[in-house]
Amino acid sequence: MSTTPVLKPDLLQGPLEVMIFRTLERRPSHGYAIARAIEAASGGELAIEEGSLYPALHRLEKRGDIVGEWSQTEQKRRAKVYRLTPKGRKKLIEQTSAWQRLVGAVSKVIGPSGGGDGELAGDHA
Amino acid sequence: MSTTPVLKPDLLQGPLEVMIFRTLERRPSHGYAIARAIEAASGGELAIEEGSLYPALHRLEKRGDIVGEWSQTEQKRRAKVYRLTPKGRKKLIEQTSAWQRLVGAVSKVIGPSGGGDGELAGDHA
DNA sequence: ATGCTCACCTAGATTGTCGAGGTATCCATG
DNA sequence: CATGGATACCTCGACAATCTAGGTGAGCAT
Repeated sequence: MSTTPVLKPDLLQGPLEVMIFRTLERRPSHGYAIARAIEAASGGELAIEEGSLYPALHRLEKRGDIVGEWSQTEQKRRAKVYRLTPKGRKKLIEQTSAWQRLVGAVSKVIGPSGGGDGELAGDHA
Repeated sequence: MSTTPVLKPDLLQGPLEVMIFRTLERRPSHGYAIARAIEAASGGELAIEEGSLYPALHRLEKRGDIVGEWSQTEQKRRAKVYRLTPKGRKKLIEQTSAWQRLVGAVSKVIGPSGGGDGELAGDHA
């Protein structure tokens, strides 16, 4: 473990996937609901574009990280409900940690003076 | 409230630029030195690829955020030393805050504790 | 029936990273 | 002197992911 030297998967393969994973971990949902959930959870700071969301969903499904099933909403509209597969659950953990590592690394570079959170131990370099 | 509605610049236009800005704010440097500085500042967690760095530098120079001047290193090798312009300084501030806003928003979505545990009970929307 | 929200989808343009290759200089080593 | 490593720059082509901007259609209220 901890063989991981550097982190550099495109310098980010997008936090969108992590947020989708996390949202689906809480509860299986259809695309539209995922978008609203993320927007709400972020306190209205994030806007999820459908043109990014649906391709991402299809991508993840093709990879086997999530599975979708056609179903119906309470309002009787058809909707494709996605849920996490075991594989996706693993990805959630991996990508969450990758994201946090990235954030930590970037924070070190742009300096502790930013933001006001995250930096716990005084860094010594 | 603040007019700032949502944040959605590609959901990330790359922290690379911010890190370059921040590095140059500390001291004007040439490309190679910037890469090493970022790698060092991140504690060796980030690897800056030249294929990303140089295009980024040219991009930023063309935008007027930085200016480069051919010069010489102590070891007598030619090097193009870049420094921040006033415009770039402004961008540094803007992008730093955008990055931190994004990080904050994503954190809210994936949860404060990140990956590993989850609180399932007790919450009902 | 008109229009709004829900709920899905895609194509095309754009952007940015990465991998891999190339040039050239300085210096230490053999 | 030749070789090779580190410094220092550059560019091209492939690839991935987003956004814009369109489109379909069903349910519900007016």
